[in-house]
Amino acid sequence: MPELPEVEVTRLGFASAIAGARIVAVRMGKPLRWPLGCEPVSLSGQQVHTVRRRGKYLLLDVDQGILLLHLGMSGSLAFTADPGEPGKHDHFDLHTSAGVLRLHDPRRFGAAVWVPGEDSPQARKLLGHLGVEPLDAGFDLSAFCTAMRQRIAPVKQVLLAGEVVVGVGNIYASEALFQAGIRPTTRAARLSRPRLARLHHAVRDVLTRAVAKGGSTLRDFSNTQGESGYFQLEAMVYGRAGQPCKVCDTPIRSIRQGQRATFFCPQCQKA
DNA sequence: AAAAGCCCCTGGATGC
DNA sequence: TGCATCCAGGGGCTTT
Repeated sequence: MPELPEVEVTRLGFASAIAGARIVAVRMGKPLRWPLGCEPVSLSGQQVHTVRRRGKYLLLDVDQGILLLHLGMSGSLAFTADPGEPGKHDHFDLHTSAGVLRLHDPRRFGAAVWVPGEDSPQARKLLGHLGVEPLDAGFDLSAFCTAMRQRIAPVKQVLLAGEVVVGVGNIYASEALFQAGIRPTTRAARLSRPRLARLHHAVRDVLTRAVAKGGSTLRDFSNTQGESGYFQLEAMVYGRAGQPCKVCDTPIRSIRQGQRATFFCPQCQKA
């Protein structure tokens, strides 16, 4: 479910509330994607300082190291004073003096991993290859063009890979390419600078608007208060196969790229 | 170095 | 309230 906007909405929902709280206990459910990487009890007593985001990872700075959280495909976090008994898909609880942060993740592609520091091998394995943050000032057009020109793969898959720019998942890749008027199958290296400039702007614009709408809730995404996002209502192409393009009425097409669905308008995105 | 496939896992929708 | 099949917002790993 969660792409950059959903992860950022999640972060905003509990970052200030948990800052300064002390970890009281950790409860683990069924195994997630990776082991925690430390004894759960060793986290107890540590203070949570800040909650940052890198791509689709959340980074909780604690006294000793960093707790990385990832929502995978089906994860969501809730932060509440009294969460009640954990359900069958609640696989990680961080009990703190300010409330309980609970990871709900039916498919268990998500993760909670402790790493000793940002430069540790454990952290580098997960974060080291990530591209630039699209909402940061460091998302520079020239650097974006240089990186895209190195890639012969279809532009949609280059966006998804997260090595040039992070945070763009399956929904927002299709949406950004529609906004930029670029066919998802076009090889990244073949895009002219003006078209890359349109894409650069579209990525930032789509993600920013999605954060403002609380993200997209296609199935089960909810923020830390359990509320849905609304950006899916504004989707121009994602999930709209066969329906008329909102701009030109041409039926939206669906194709598969790297075992993921891609949506585009054959009229508005000619090349 | 980069690209393409595979796989992790559960549940909902659809078809028979 | 039976299957079997396909699909789903991610991404690391292995193989080309």
